[in-house]
Amino acid sequence: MINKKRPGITDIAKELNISPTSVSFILNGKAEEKRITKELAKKVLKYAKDHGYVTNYLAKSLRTGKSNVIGLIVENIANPFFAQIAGLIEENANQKGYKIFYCSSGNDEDKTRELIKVFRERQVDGYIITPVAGIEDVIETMVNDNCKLILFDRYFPSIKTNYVALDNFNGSQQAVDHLIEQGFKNIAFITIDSEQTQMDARLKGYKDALARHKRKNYIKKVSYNDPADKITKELRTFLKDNKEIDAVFFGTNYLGIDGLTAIKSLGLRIPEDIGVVCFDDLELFRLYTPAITVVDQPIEKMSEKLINILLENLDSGSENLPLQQLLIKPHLNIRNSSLGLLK
Amino acid sequence: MINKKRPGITDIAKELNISPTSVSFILNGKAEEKRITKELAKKVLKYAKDHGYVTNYLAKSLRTGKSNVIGLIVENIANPFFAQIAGLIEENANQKGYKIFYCSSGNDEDKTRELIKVFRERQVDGYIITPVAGIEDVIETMVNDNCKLILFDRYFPSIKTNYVALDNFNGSQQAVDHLIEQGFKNIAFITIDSEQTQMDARLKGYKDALARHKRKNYIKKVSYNDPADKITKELRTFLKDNKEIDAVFFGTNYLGIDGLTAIKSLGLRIPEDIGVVCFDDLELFRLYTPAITVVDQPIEKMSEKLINILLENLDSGSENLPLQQLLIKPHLNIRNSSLGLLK
DNA sequence: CTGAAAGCGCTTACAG
DNA sequence: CTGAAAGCGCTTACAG
Repeated sequence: MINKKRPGITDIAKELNISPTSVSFILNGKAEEKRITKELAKKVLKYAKDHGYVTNYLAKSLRTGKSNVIGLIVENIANPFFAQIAGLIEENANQKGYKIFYCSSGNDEDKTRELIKVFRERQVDGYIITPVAGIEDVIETMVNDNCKLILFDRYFPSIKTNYVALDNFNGSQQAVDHLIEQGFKNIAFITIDSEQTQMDARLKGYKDALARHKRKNYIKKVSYNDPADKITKELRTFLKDNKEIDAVFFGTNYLGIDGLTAIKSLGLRIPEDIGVVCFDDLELFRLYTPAITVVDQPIEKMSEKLINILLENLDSGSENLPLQQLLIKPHLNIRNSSLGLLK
Repeated sequence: MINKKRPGITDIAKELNISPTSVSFILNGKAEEKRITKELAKKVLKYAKDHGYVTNYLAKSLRTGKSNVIGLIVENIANPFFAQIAGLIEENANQKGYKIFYCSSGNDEDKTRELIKVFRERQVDGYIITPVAGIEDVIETMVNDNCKLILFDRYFPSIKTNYVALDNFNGSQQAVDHLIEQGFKNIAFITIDSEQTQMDARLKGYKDALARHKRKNYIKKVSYNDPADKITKELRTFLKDNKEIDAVFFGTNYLGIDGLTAIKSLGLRIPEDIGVVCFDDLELFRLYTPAITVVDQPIEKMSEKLINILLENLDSGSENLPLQQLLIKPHLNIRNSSLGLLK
């Protein structure tokens, strides 16, 4: 087959000796509304199909000012937590006629700035963003420019935006209270070296719970960007240097993986030698021996809220809707890894 | 701050009393090449920055016919295998000035058709596609329309496209040979009900290896779209009904997860009661007790080949490069789950 | 019921 | 060294 160029609306119009107006109306399903004769409509539709017409959305969006695309930035799409959220959001958005373009920030400030710039350049209609520390100015600018925007997983208390996040403080409290109830005495918290609100709230929840029970803090921070084996090694050392620790609470699911590797390599038994609770669920935690207790995020609920709030704002046009700032309560999913000495 | 509209190139030109031509040249870094005075360039750059100018890529792409976007369709971005590939491809593409828009086909024909249509409508420059069965016609059309395209993970033998895939036949052979070497007698293969080349090659590799060793086939097919607990149940039943099976080879990583759940719930010990090998690695398999032997795909190499071949084709313009059809050799990563009776 | 024409925001060949 | 103008492929207010 010779490589002929696909026709555009004007090509079809010329070929069929009618106006582009009619072609456009017909192709957009407005034939009836515009009272175009059935035969004409049929002829155009057939021609378009036979010649492989595909809408040029670049041109369409440029003209209409609407791209029907939502930009979604998560921390890391390879993390099952974010992957699931993204999947649910996409499903929901597709039903409403929106496409989702997603990408990962890698918790990197420059990359996030770049991604937001790309989205703005491509004229996406709305944004769902897991923000990284340091980009307050960008978000602020977007708000001032009246971008349709909702933050997710974390937020900037100083900026007036919509957001949906977990009540992380409460999650940590539930985890620590449970460990103490089970008789664990010296509970460590493993987190990353980061100022993000969600990690900060988890840390505060831990500290506050320990303070209530008058227990000593054991806090270990590792660097987000370090490779897994380096983090594992650091956690090994941390546990060896603090033999009195009898339970560990991991601040994120990937820290949990590195931590389990460390615990395994030290030959410690869970929960006999050391109790374990982790933030965010994973297949791995469910199937691990023993199964790992987790602070679970209600993923369906969160993604539903996220997309619905954004869509409402998209529908509202230039009118400004009241802000929606939601903190969702987590659920402690108790498994064997945290059943303690009292048992 | 009042919500003033962001300026376009013509706005800047008008405001500064110069021509859009000059503004365009300056903003695109061609000031020097076009010998525009330094002062003018500086003035324009400053104005653009102060007023938050952002390129409208819709307009730019429409005019230049180039979007600098690559569309990537994988089976499921939540599967760590695809997530890792996507991440590596993205990194590589970004360095060359391309953005990646990715999405999941969910192994669904209609969804894949829709996604390809969206990509074509948005005028992406190139495509990396994990095809699902049944879309031969779409791929064929794309080839005829001279789309820059590379298939991944699976391919259509009848269509002349570039592709990078694993030598799945060889992977199955390695797995089965290893199990037999370890003394396992009755080896089952768990796969999905699908005509895709990769699953077909895995099945053929399994059958061929068993035939060589004159062993009986135990093949169980489950449905890709069934929920995990249904698949788990089916596998449970399959194993209960075929007590002579002493080793299982899972055709994909998610089947491995469901299978381990089934095995655990039956109280079978690995590898004493049943040996296990799985296609594709996971954190879970590394950390599971016992660690699970896997047929590993060389992810870095595959993603590098994929993006490089596509970029070469993108650079070649309308010239047609020779096809590249690569089958990459997998690596058997032996862990404890398959150390057999001879031990 | 149908069409001519302007315009979305860019780029670029051409002219001076 | 700088600018006027056409055109990428669409949509839509307006006219008939």
